[in-house]
Amino acid sequence: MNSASHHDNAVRLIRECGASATTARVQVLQLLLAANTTVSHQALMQAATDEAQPLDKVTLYRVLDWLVAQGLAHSVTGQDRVRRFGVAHVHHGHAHFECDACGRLFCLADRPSAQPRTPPGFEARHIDVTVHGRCADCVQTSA
Amino acid sequence: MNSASHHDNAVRLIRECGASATTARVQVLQLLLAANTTVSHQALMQAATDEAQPLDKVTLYRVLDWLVAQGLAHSVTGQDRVRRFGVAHVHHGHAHFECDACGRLFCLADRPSAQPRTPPGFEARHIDVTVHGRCADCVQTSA
DNA sequence: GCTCGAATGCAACTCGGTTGCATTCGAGCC
DNA sequence: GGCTCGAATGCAACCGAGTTGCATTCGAGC
Repeated sequence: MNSASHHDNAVRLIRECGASATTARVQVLQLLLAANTTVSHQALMQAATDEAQPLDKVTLYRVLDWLVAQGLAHSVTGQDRVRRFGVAHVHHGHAHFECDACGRLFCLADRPSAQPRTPPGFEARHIDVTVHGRCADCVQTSA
Repeated sequence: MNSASHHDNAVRLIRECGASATTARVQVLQLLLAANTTVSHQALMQAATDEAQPLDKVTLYRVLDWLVAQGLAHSVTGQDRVRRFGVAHVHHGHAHFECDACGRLFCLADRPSAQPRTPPGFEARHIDVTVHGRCADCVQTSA
């Protein structure tokens, strides 16, 4: 998918929420759509700057929060205490892979199996499966 | 188990690592042994202050890092970006329960089932299963 | 009791993230 | 096309978790 159709897609998705498609929202969602892994706040700032459309960090945080609230994006907090964001279209009930070397998060196709038993009185909402290890890039660079 | 035996236990565990059982290390490990869930850095500081043995926050961080390095403790980063610590004796390969309301982390007895497939080139080290929801305390207070 | 390396305490700092507030934008209206 | 008003944005100052550097203190072996 090319950049132009990411743009159109982004505008459409935002419009479908009944909100105005501001430049910042479109830009951020476009970047998320173009990424195939989850992206950190910092990386998004850098990407926006590289495109000669720098974003204020506060605006970025607010846009991301808004996207998450609309269900268009999801956020995951890695072991490095950094939140990473991705598009949400396939986010329900699948597993993640977190690279311990670079911190990136990938989505795995497999659905987790039955959830473990919880103690009495506990209310389970959803289950989160994360495989830790090293991603292909980091395995290769260290070899 | 009472407080005195937690103390002896802590001293013994530290000695077994071939390190000197300093007051700070014993105190922190004792607090971890006494806790039945994972404990945040802040909570440990508070607990130390309550015992009239206040700890410097840097010392606490260093002791915790040391305990983790020795394999006596483990740390988990919650969605609130706060690391929580617990004793490590039963930490291998089991699932966790994270309360979305109070942020506390509990250990579940069940072992996770088979791990999902990883993409080619990826190197899986271990799998981390976390059930999200609300703990018994939070379910009760909201009811 | 003495010595020396390890542990501790303090201060200053980094970094991800948030809050308050003034300014700008954009969509609906005339 | 211009006008209005609430929502979105940008800036600055702030917060809290965690880290670093360095001087001081502790504690275990002698």
